[in-house]
Amino acid sequence: MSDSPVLMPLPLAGEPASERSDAVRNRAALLCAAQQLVAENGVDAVTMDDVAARAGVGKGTVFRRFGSRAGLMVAVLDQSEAHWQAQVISGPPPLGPGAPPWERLEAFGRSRLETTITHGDLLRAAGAAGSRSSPATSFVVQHVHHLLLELGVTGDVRLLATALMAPLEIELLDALRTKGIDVERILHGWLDLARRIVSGC
Amino acid sequence: MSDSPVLMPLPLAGEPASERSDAVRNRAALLCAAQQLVAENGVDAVTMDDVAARAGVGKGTVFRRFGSRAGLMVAVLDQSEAHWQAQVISGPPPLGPGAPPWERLEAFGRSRLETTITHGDLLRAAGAAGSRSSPATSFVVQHVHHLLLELGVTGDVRLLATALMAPLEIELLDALRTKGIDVERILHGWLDLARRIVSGC
DNA sequence: GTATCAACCGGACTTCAGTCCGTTTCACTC
DNA sequence: GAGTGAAACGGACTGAAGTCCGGTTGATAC
Repeated sequence: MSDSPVLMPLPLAGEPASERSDAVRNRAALLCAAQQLVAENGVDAVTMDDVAARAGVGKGTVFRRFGSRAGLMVAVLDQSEAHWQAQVISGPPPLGPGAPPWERLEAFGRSRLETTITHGDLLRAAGAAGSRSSPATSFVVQHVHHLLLELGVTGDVRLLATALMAPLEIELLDALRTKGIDVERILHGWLDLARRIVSGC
Repeated sequence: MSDSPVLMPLPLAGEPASERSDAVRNRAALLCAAQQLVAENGVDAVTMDDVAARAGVGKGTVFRRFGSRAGLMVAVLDQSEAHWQAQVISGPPPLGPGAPPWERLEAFGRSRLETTITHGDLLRAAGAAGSRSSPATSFVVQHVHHLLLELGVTGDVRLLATALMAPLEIELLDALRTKGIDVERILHGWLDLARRIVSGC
């Protein structure tokens, strides 16, 4: 059983804890149940009723907490990616800090590509919610934005960062791999794209 | 009522017409019904039962022909985009042939962006099937690939073409616009990206 | 301790996408 | 123009997402 601490949505010291204690308990139980069921049976086999039953709560509660199946999957995903994000923020170089920015960018692209493929099922189940409002995506764009600035890229750098990460979205990777293009080639293509963005002109 | 001719899947002269006549009739009727219902009530309000009823066929038939709701939406979309594709292939420059390749690429990006936003609901309903196996996407990548070659881009040009179009997918546009980034800025960002790819270095 | 009420809970209910299989129709042959 | 079989048809059925609302509980005030 996964007993890793559930990521709290920043209970800032003085604030009037926006969630009631039973709600917090249920959120954690649901997330844990969902993680287990995904691990046991695969994403596609997990139903909302299953999750509710395993967590010992009613189905309505699942939807109040996570809004939809996609929303629940986003939450599960965010937990799964916490470790990866930690590696980027404070792990060893070249993925973590310490290496020159270009090397970090290379490592980041490679690592992101692998992570995306690993979590493919979860990302597909998260759907638009996954690429849209997930903290995970904000983090990715934020980090690339930062590296591009360090590399001296000028212009609308935030948009360039977004555009650079777009080809690594799961839908596109699925499409390319279905056409027989392997991961190595995709990575080379991405590095080429990154080089062209950084070179500027 | 839309009475534009349904796009036939190439009934090549000598081949043993792979679809029975009733199947062909029903495909056309279903596509027409779907188009009407989408126009009348919006994509989200259209159910498969509605479409079947309007076309005067059973529900099973809808699924045999189009596989899923997403598949049906892809088919509707392909018809809606036929006119646009014709403009690109044989319309007036700079979108159509005749203008220098860079100008064509600029016009293509602008036009694609507008088309994607216009067909947003349909594209979202088409989901992964929309970005993956749709003839529409093949066409887009194919065309950009061609223009990049004319512009002297070297390397894995097909992958670069795919990467260049990735930031114009509806999910990403939705995310950016939700954050308050307007279409004009997105277009500028895209043009900058295109310039960097073409400049090479 | 008790009153109050907003937030939360549960699980029956509704709505649809997608499946299944007995029946019908088309196309082709003799 | 009757026979034949593969393909297509239809609509009842299934399973899961998402909604609703009467009942419950936790936090706060006094």
